[in-house]
Amino acid sequence: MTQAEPAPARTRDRETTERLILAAAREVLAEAGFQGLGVNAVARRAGCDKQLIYRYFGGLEGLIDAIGADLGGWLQASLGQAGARTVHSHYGALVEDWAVSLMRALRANPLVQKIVAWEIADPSPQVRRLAEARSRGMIAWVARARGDLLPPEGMDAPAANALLIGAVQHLVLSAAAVGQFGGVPLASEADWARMEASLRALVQAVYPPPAPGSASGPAS
Amino acid sequence: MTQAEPAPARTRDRETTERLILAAAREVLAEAGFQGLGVNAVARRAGCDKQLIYRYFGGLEGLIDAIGADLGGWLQASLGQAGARTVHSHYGALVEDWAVSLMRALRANPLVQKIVAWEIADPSPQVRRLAEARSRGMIAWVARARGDLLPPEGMDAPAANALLIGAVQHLVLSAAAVGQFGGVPLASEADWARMEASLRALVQAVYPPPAPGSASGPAS
DNA sequence: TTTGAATATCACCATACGGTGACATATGCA
DNA sequence: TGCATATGTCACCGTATGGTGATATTCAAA
Repeated sequence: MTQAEPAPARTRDRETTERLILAAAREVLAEAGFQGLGVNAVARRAGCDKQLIYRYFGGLEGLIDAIGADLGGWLQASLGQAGARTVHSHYGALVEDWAVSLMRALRANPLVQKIVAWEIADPSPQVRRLAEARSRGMIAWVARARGDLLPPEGMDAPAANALLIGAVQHLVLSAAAVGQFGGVPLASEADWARMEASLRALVQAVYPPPAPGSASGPAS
Repeated sequence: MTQAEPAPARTRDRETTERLILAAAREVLAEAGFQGLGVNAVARRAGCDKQLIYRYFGGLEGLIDAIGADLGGWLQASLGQAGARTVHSHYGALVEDWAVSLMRALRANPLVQKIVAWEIADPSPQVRRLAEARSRGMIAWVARARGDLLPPEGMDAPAANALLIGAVQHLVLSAAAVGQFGGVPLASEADWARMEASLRALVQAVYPPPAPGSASGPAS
């Protein structure tokens, strides 16, 4: 075995290598969390030299930015099907479907879980950029999905929605970390069904269906 | 200047030194987050040798445990005044005051913010212990503050409360990290007043006051 | 074919970390 | 007073990290 050849001399294709590094970074982030996200770890995982990370991405910062660039796409993809599919009778119904969809999507995506956790745990400048990108994407999606549905009069919908989103995110994050929250188990599918029911009830209580003949319907 | 004296020879008082180290650990955690919480950093801040951390606390693990030991006390102190002070007419009123109190208390305590963030961001065994201690303290407090008030029939109160607590925690954490959440600014006192109002409305919607003559009052 | 740039790898540096053994010094007891 | 022990300090090790300069290899154009 003449494996003493100094190096197999990789694919020699910059684009491919860049994609490899990006994929490795996502994997490291999803598995080891941002604690373990470093130049060395990513390079090890990608099977290439860390020097390439500096050359192609300008170090960790650029790499993180590159990860963030894909995030908007994920939001559109995983939430898009929830809002636009069905027509909702009133604003509350939209929020309800939307909150549940967000919970499911977030639950299914460990990478985004880690990023959301990162945002609130380590407010470094780079993370701030990630957070802003995600926030903008979310707001845009909401505006688009809302269509011509209007929230009930005299109601602070942005604030209420912020509370709802926060609840969903925190529960999913806590579940991923410790498998429960506030004494409520969050592991089995049944546990989550319970939470979904409670979430739906919560949204319905906040945004009660308009009385028949009321003016809260779709704005023509 | 004969500052060549090898060492000022510290106070030579173990108890004091231990308290010094603990205080330093809390400060480091509150300021630098758990990323910067290490033996070296704490020793530097405490102005003593890191060896003492190993001798007196058994390393970082023991130090973290020691920090956690105080947490129960904080919960009692900062939440106790909210529940026991006034008598609530029904379960929802209790939850309402309680949620607002939790929001204020958490907002005023960066250390606990960091710990909560830690719990969901880095599920290491040590952090798990912290989380469990906090969770137990919270549950105990709730049970004690509830007294003889019962949640409405046919309602999954634990799940609903988990959602409410999650919302509060996530909002405060996000505010501390990036000063906003979901496009809603969370910096000025007015911003928080707005969120408190929305939170109160949310709780009231979930736990509506019982109709007069109903059976949901205090259980005699 | 020769030459030059792009690609990939290696070796190395300074730094910081967690951890440990050996040493100095004050305190308190006999 | 003398001595054991608790307390505090220092020096050092192995390892990992972020970061950089120099070197090999491939490819493509001249």
